[in-house]
Amino acid sequence: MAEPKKPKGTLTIYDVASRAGVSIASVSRVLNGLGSPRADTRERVMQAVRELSFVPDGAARALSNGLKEVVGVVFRRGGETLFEGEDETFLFIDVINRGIEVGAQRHGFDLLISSVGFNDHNVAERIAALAGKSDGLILHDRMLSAVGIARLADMVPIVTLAGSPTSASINVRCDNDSGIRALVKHLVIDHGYRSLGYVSGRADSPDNRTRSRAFETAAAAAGADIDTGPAWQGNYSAAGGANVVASLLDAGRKLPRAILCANDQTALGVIHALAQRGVRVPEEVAITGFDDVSVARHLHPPLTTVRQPMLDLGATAFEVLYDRISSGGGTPDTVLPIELIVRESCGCPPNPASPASKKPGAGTGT
Amino acid sequence: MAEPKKPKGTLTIYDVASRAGVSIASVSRVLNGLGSPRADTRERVMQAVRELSFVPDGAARALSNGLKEVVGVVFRRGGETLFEGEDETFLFIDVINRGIEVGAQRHGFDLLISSVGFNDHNVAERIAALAGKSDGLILHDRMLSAVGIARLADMVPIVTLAGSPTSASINVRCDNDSGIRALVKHLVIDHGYRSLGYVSGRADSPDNRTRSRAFETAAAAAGADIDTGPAWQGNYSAAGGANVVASLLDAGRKLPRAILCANDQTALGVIHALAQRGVRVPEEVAITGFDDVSVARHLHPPLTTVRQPMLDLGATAFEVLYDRISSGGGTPDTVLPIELIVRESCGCPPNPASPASKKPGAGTGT
DNA sequence: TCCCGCCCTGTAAGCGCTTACCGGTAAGCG
DNA sequence: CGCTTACCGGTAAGCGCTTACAGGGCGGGA
Repeated sequence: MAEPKKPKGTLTIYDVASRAGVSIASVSRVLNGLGSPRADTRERVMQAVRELSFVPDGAARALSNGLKEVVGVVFRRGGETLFEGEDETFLFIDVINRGIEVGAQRHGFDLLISSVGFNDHNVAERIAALAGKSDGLILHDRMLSAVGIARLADMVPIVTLAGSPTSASINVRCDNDSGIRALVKHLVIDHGYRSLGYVSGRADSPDNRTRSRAFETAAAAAGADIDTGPAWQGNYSAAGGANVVASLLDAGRKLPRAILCANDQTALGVIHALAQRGVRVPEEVAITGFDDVSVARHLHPPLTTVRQPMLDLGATAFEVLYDRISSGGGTPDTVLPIELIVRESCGCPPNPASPASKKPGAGTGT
Repeated sequence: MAEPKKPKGTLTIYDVASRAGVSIASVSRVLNGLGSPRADTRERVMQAVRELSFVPDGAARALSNGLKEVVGVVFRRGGETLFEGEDETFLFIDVINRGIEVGAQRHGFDLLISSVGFNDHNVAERIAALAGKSDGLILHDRMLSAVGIARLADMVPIVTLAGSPTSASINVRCDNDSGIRALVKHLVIDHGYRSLGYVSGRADSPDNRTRSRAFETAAAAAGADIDTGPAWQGNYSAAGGANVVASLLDAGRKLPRAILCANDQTALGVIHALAQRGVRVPEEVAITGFDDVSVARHLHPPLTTVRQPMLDLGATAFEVLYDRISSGGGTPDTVLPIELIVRESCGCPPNPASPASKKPGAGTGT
């Protein structure tokens, strides 16, 4: 049945209707499974849809029922040096995004993503444009100031990740606090280390601030000595971690018995720098990370760290946003539990369960 | 699925108009910079927009201009084992997406992304839904069969990556052919190796087929012996590459003097497996990769490979799609040049220019 | 056999925005 | 000083889809 194709412009519901010999209302009903069309009618419509390869226009649909089924996701790119070192950060964000996507798909939503460079100037504009195209926005860590968020929030529902809730926006984060506490407890109580240090992340990151504060509190509570100061300022990158160690050592400072790092990436740099200086981990200095990124278990020694449920984090962010979008509800502040992952960099013995689990993969140090 | 419908106090252009004391047409003109509104009028409108935090609704706009300013991007996730080894593939795709985004931003477009799992069943449906929400689609490698693409193509403009153009869809790819040729030439002519092998990628990947074929042709042309067969089948992963080497060696086969790998990830696995068996690279067997992924330069020895302009690939894909969307034009088949990156795994001496460029980062072997 | 209802389908009114078209006003010119 | 020319700004007609509402066909009860 060679039908004349309609190479002409946009295919609409009218074309389908006339081909099926029904009204557009019927086509719409069949497509959305509403009402109870006669079997015959449904069949004719489906047939026409198939023959024409018709797909209803999302914009018209969105306009008509006030729902775009799209959420915007905004995050920061690791500068322009895509190939240098920040890969893990990149991955970290991607896993979260993946989680968002999973949640979104459950409700037929799609993700409109937009990454922002460190020196993009028109960020607010770009985000506003995104807002216009979506039903809600999810902002990763450190995207916007509180006022920026507030302004955005009265255009569209907002969920921030690893930030803090405002009167108008919702926040979802991992329980940094108890993560750090678990780490400190393990180091001080289980291992008996009396002196600790904390290599921090970017100063402007809420996550980092929380971890840093938790560290001080927990260490004090456990009665351990802590070493702090500007020398301990890292920036979430391996290079940052390595720097801290290098300058500490160069300044002739004695290292504490255990060092907590703001994230795994930092720990990686710290371990590397320590190895270069001939300091043995964990015999002389124990190291821990945060995140449980994929390479963490392949480090030498395998990294003791805290696992953040990143997929969950994303999925939850979407779920919460969805609640807000559909019902105006949505818990303003959701905290996800973390899990302490004990491996060897803290001084614990190798886990016999996964002995030579090294595999030929990226990041497998020798 | 699309149940919720609680548009609270949707702010419209009418609100802005009445607040500014002008008509909606004027508001629209000011917002889009059309016509020549009196300075006074413009100011009043802008003021109202600011006061109300107004953002025009993307759907309505799209419906009205017939342009959504959104392109869909579809790619395959590396299975559910997000944390195991496939990281690089992931990154590879992300860099391309980043390139697409760069191109898109130049034209005010945003990216609607959708990843597909290996065992998702309703792929076609999902992609169709995406199509309805976008002006065009960019499909990564191995997403859809030719017929699938054809069907999609009469819903919306399609650009495939690393595939091949069809009558209805456009394709953008890198010049695999000359990449492989350059590699073979370097190995055979410059180094004088007489026997070559090729560890292939996934059998269903167009990119892989092209590379594989190019390998055979080039090797034959150069007069080198080649070792082939099912034993050489890899799958783009490090584990796949390691497997090939392991089974080759276990079968007592003699390895060729040089082995080309379908991608860097594979090369990584091959080098690792070789090291485990005590085979020295490049002294006994030379190895090359393809892609020039970030870790390639940090391998031991640094990997000789072919650089694909991934950012460019993405940006070009968008540009071509954009042409098609806006003018109906668009080159059906664009081929981007590649670049031979000579490092040490082929047997060349260390490059004095970047001697100890090793940095403390993921993938830095010892 | 007639009438009442029920089901299914069609008609039409928007959703928020762009833009062609037209009318009103002010500036230009004779 | 009156008429023309330009220019702004407003009115209204859609863009493609959903859906409230109305109408028509048919079966069942009286």
